Amino acid sequence: MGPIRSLLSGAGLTEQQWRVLRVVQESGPIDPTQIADKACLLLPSLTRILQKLEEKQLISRERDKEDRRRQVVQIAVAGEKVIADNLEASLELMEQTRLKMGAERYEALLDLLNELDQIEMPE
Amino acid sequence: MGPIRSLLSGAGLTEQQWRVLRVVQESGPIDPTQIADKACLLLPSLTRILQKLEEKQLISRERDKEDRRRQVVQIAVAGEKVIADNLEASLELMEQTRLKMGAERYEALLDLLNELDQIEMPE
DNA sequence: CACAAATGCTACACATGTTAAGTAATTCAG
DNA sequence: CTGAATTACTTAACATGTGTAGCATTTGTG
Repeated sequence: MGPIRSLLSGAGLTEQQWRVLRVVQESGPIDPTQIADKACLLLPSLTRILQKLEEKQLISRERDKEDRRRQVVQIAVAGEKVIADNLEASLELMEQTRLKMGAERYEALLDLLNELDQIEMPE
Repeated sequence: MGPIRSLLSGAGLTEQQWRVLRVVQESGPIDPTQIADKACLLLPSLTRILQKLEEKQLISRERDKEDRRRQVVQIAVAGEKVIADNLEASLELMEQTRLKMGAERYEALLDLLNELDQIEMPE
């Protein structure tokens, strides 16, 4: 992730802010609990990240009208722009890593990491 | 590392404090720069960790007499005891993970992670 | 020897993981 | 319907990673 962090720091974003922003953009209106699940974050961390993203006006939040404990998070115009400006370069960096390692070994690494994750956390 | 964190939290230590303590114990008198290298930590992080370990009296520090910019870090008696009390259980947990994954896949994972590390950081 | 550059650490600021509490809103049992 | 769980988040506290500065000590060079 090092190179990607460098890329994003130019946009004033951190790695996790970027991940959350992408999740929100890809999924459309979504609540924090689901974001945390998709981005593999705990709610306390997500709370702070959403606050930062809202300050930067990259996302908008409002209460759910059906269940006022919930929020609905949406990407804002500025957020769409940030993604448009960085997504391509970000994917390119990942692809480069994949090629440098060799596609097969890259996939094997991902598989083994998933397996490790399963083992450590049976539930 | 989850299970190991649980084990160590019982001893009032964090994962990195434990790693640093083990490096100091294994290497004998050593300076912070070498510790950071062996434990894969940056010096600012290590500075704080050494401060905590010194507060807990698990290590001792003194200036190097030849080069007063340097320090010499040594494990203290209480530190030896902490290691004696936890090393076996810690190694056991790692071995269990290795067996659960299968020794071959476990080694393969370590190899691939090293390879990834080499690629991302040519220097 | 004097001074600039390098070295070894430390101090700070900011972001996050993690655990434990706390709050508001909803659900459910009696 | 009312009080006890539960749910969805937020806050707080502590430890660490990371980048940037700063300080003291050494080294290298003229």
